[in-house]
Amino acid sequence: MQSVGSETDLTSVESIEQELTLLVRRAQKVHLRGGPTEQVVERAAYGILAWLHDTGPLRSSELAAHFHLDASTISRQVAALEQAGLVTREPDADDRRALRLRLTEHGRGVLTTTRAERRGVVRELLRSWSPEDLARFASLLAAFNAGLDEHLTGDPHTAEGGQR
Amino acid sequence: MQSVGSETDLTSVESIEQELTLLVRRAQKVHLRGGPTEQVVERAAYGILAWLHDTGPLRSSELAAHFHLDASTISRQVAALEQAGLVTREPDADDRRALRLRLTEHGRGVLTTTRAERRGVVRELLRSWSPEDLARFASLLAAFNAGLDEHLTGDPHTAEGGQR
DNA sequence: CCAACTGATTGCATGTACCAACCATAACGG
DNA sequence: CCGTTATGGTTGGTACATGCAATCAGTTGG
Repeated sequence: MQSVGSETDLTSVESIEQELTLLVRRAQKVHLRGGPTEQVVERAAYGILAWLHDTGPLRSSELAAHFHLDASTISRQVAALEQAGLVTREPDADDRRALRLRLTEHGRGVLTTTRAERRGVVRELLRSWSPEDLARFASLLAAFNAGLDEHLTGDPHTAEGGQR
Repeated sequence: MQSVGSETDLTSVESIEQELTLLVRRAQKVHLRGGPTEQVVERAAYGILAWLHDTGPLRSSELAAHFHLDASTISRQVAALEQAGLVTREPDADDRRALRLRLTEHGRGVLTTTRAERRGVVRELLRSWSPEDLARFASLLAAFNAGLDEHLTGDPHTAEGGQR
């Protein structure tokens, strides 16, 4: 706890690591189910729905790449989504092995509702923040995510934390 | 997508909600297993180890409250930790139903190693950030966590995001 | 001493995720 | 044209994380 400080702004890094650990653990509770329709959108499904909505029809493999998840995980979640009538799996003309996933009208509606609820909670949580802090937090978060994405994409574990 | 903007800095809030969703999903991959000793500390266990280390002997119930998790979840994780020889469960003198959880020497060592690895990854991820951004991110993250904690503690779902 | 409460564990169900095995279609190279 | 290998997806099996309900043990207050 004394000889570790060496490279960067250690104190902030330590703090960030700590807060992130807690955040990831606790944020999962802000699950947001129900809605007017009592539709339940699983936490995982929400992300898929949102990404599909924001970027148009995609293949499973593209979703897997985006979330850095195994194809099988996506496959099951998409199956559930289709089961619930939120997305359709239409065969891809270019490649008959592939499927294009597309939001249904219903899916779009459910996403809109769920998203509004989640944003509501976030807005409520950040009620007292200044616009500058909000903007800063948004952009730092985005930057962090971008770095994380890169980290997960590029190297499996080349990072070399340090000690060894 | 047009009539939603009303209360606060909607754009930042939207962005934060989005990034948070992605972060929570992806951050779990930065799992960090193995170490020199090839000790594997589960994601969930790490948080317990760290909190125990930083705040001294605690009861299960106190851990549960800190993480906002069910007592049963903590119970199982602690059992695993004890199994692995990382913590001890000693009877509490004041109340013979309760147990005081304490890190073992081994537990302390494993925590130190694992924590160093995780901090290493975070440091690596934030390598190019300015000290100011690091400090800002740390404090915004802490503030967000505090708000989240409050949200989870106080009301189950009194928040009232808005639409309904 | 009994009732109500509280700390913790256990049984059961669900969600999320990985890996390995598999099936179908594609893309190549004879 | 076929094999062979590669790619898109699904399914089986497994592990971990978590919650709720039931249970047990010890505490507290009539």
